[in-house]
Amino acid sequence: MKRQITIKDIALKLGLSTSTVSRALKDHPDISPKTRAAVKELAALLGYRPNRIALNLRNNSTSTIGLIIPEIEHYFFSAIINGIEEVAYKNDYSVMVFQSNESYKREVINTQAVLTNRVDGVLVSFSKETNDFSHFQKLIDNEIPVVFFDRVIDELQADQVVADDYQGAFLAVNHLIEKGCKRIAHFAAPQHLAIGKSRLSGYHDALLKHNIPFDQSLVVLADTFDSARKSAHDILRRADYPTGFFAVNDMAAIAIIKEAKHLGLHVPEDIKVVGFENSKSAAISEPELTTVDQFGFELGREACQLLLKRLKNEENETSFKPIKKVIKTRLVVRSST
Amino acid sequence: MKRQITIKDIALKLGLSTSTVSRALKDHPDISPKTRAAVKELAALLGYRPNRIALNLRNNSTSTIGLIIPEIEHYFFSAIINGIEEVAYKNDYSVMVFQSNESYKREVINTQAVLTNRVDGVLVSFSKETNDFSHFQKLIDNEIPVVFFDRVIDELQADQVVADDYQGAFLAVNHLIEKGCKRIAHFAAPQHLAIGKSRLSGYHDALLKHNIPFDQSLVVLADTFDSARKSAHDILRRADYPTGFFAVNDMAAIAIIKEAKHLGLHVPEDIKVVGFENSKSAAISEPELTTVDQFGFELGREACQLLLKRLKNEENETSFKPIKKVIKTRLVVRSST
DNA sequence: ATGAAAGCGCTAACAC
DNA sequence: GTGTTAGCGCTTTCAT
Repeated sequence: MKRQITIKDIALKLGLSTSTVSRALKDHPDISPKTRAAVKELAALLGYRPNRIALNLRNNSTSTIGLIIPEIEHYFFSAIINGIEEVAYKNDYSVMVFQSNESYKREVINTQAVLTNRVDGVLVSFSKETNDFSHFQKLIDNEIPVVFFDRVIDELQADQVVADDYQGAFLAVNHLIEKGCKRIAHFAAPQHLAIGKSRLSGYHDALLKHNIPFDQSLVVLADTFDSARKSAHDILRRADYPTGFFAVNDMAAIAIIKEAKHLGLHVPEDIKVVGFENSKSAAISEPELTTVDQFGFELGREACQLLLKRLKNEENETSFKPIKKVIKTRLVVRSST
Repeated sequence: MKRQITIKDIALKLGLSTSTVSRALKDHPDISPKTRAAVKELAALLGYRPNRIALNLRNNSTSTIGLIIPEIEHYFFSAIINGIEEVAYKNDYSVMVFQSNESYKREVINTQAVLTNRVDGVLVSFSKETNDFSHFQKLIDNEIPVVFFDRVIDELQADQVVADDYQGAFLAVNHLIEKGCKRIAHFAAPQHLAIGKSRLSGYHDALLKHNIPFDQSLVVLADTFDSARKSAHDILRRADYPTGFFAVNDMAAIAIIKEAKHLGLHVPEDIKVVGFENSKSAAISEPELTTVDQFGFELGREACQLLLKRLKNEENETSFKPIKKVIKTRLVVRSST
């Protein structure tokens, strides 16, 4: 990089001290209008831009937030990033992205990286593999504001932003029942994730409400396209295969539809399927997928706003009370049900 | 953030000078094994971590690269980010993400933001709106290494990494012809983008090779789902509608398929469609989409590697020769053709 | 209204 | 083998 113009350069050329230049640049009242104008003019002429790094060092703050996320290459997460970046941008914060790639080991390294980079705060959605949360606790112990989103855990004393998974699942299953399904399968996420638990619980309660017995054999762990396709294959070849399917995400739902068609079944005539996410793929699938909109963009915005609020109040923080923000979900009915 | 342990704390507790501590920490040969051990032990005990900001200021470098990208929420770009982050991570660089949201104005602000953040280098894929490239020229004038990827322009003296758009388009259209299509439409990207030009040109030359006359009325500007769906509607209602379609990206291709089905046409019997990207949606669409794989992940890796190479050679840079790297594409044949 | 000096955390040239 | 000092760019007390 070319040598950048500093405050010193301006001071030298104008025969002033650096402090005067510094003050002039930020409209300090003490500075005479004349010098102020001169300084500003020369600064503009030379293309001066304050050295953020020097400021960072002085202020012990970087105006940067760290984002630790499983994988970008997933519509829901990229929508979230979008929301985060939007809010960060408006508040003159920059975002550093660290992917865990669903690996616990990498996630631990990511938490070190955000510490090293001295970000002001961190947004986290942890990996599926993560069972031990001490690396996050270390962030919290360092008094770095952390907001967890989507993948959260109550054990940590930290803010959370989540979709209303329970409500979404309830809506989805209720819809399947109203469409006439008597036997409904659930393709679930791992149960150590809150989303796994909440969605299962919504499924469970919707059945209950309609006096449909809960059948454990209809709950399978399958939250990826491949695993869902395999499970769908198995379950659809049972003599008494279920006619309703509620999948924990859109990719799993689409896999079910694909496999059903592959086996000569028709959707929604023979089986009905609901997903969760409202990804672009949901609108593309054939038939188009009924799904629960998680509002990833809003979720990202809320998470970032919450974090920025914490950053602003950091000084006068007395007793910390974690905030849990729940984003309502919405059922998007399409032709798969 | 809690007050972090500094080198000074360690020096004080050990009755040493900060320089000794600094040297001990980085295994300087001058330091006696005893003090070295003592320093390291205490550092570990106190959880010392070097303050990157101070280092940044000293070295005038941040080990951070800036990424300016149209929108994350697009499979191709998120795949690219994935590749970029992978390489950056391995080389101890962090990535700051700035989205232009396809807005020229925002992109200009993004270039200022990367300057302000004193990133070591920048990776850019510019917005569709961008016609004036002086904001990028400013980066180059500041001697900040810039690598353009995917959306590139030859006028700027900078490295480029692109997919082999011409080859991909040629393969796609050649394939349609071999499958028996005589009249082939092209849904194109704006012609001020290199990808727009190259893909049109590959389309053109493939026709030529098979002695099919180029018909301007079969080339329409439509590179989004909505615009493509609209254009498909119009073109498919002509009496002499084309039987082959080559779209500049998968979403446009999928829109064509959707609209064809909507109009009662069958794919691939009545019309055949090829996309460009090999997104997840391509595998989901019904019928599954034949498309050109752009290898976004590899493209991102290559772009980042090229940038890092520039960063490493920065000192002994004499005459700058832009490098243009072309990533081969591959036709993925599925059931839409 | 302006300048001198100290300090943010770290390193390295220069003592001794 | 270890300490002293200066400096990266900026701000901010404390002089004057």
